[in-house]
Amino acid sequence: MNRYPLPEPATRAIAKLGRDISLARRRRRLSQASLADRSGISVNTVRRLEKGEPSGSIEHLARILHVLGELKRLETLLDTGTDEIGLLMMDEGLPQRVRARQSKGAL
Amino acid sequence: MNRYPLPEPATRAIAKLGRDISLARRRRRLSQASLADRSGISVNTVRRLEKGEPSGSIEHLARILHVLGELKRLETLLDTGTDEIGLLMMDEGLPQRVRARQSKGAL
DNA sequence: TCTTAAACACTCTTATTAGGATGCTATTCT
DNA sequence: AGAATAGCATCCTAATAAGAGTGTTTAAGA
Repeated sequence: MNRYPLPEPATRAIAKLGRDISLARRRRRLSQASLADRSGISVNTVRRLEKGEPSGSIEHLARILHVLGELKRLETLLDTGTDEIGLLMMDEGLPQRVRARQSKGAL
Repeated sequence: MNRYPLPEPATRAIAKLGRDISLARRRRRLSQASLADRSGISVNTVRRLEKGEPSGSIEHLARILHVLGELKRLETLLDTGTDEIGLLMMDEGLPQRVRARQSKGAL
């Protein structure tokens, strides 16, 4: 299905995220079962996420973060952030569609 | 499958993330097809992510962020961050397993 | 203005994942 | 020290998502 294997840095990033979820959970004194239950997902899924398996869905991640009270972090994951106005202005000129440079092999 | 419907704030967070991915892509003058190709996933998947469908996988998100050069943001998503030392110390005492309070209905 | 193709909306099929066991290990807490 | 149970590993199956294809709309750019 996937043309490329998952790049190593991506693998590491996901693994780190998993460890941090585990940490955050334990800091709050929640068991995996409890977190799963509150998030409305199965224990297996929580475990796989904490273990760093890349297959988990964004929905499940969001559910967990919601329970942990850290949903904002997901929401602002790619938020270019602070300089709202400047960015808004900058983005007004952004194309809705991006055309390839008309050179032959443009990707 | 899911006991609870996806909480509204989670839905919004995912939608916001999708919009931000779209923005980041267009800022880099990449088409959906191009981003998909470079990420090793299908255009449909990119589209569904940008659209804010919660079903996408973390792996695909990571692949995209990798291509966009924003993987660090995923890696530090739940990173409690700056105060490394203090946190390390705090975490040394953390239990590996969390026992329920022995009152009957503990979740 | 007019052409090209980017983005969108579907549908269908196959591949993949989530969930539900079960058994095992080892950590907590009494 | 010993009992209770959290967390881990693995297997199986039903549920779900990813990919591929097709047609349509509409913005970009010549």
